[in-house]
Amino acid sequence: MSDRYVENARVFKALCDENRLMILEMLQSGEKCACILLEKLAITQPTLSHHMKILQESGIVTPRKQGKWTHYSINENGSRYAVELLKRLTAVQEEGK
Amino acid sequence: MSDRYVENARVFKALCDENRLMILEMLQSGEKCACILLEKLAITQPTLSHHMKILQESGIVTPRKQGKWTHYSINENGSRYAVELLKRLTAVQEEGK
DNA sequence: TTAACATATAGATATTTTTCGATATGAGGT
DNA sequence: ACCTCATATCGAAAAATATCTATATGTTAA
Repeated sequence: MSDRYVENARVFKALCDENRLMILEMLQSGEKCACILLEKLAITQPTLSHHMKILQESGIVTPRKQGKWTHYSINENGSRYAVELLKRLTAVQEEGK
Repeated sequence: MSDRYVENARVFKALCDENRLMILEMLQSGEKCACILLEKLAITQPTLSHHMKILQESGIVTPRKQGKWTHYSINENGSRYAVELLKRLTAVQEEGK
């Protein structure tokens, strides 16, 4: 299995969990502290930490540490990359010339 | 867990497996028979059948039955929907007005 | 330095997903 | 009707992922 497929799948794996979609939705209104996200989700703190790591590794979310807190936000470059990747993967090639 | 998240996750789940990404790539050059896809992947026929079902259920791929064969192609509406969904999920809301 | 708090990591378990072999279904051809 | 071939479904096993509890790490404040 080529690394390229693994790399590309990583982006979509970040998006294929319901809790992570909820997190993304919360971040649409702007940067949020982990503690705020935790309040609104029916998961424990270590589970949130796990999800945030996956979102970061996909490039779609960026953390900002400030003292004890970590604030997360949607990374616009990472998001753009994901959209372009999806467009590219689903683009049907032109016939003929 | 709201159904909306389950529905949205379904689209990305279709894209988060390396074999399915390879299949999608093969379909970019046009409709392909299952038998052709099977030749190029290191999986068995039942496994391919499973992956094709997931791709169909996501709306990204459409089957066309012709006699004994099933030909698969990228569904442009389904793909457009997936791209728009991803854009929407990662869109950061405007501040202020 | 100690206490309190926010987040991360470790290790175990539960759940989901992928995969396979066996078999069913359905479409032609003889 | 029977046989062959392409695909789908079933049921079990393997692999990957999500989740938890317990604990570690790192930060701030007393």
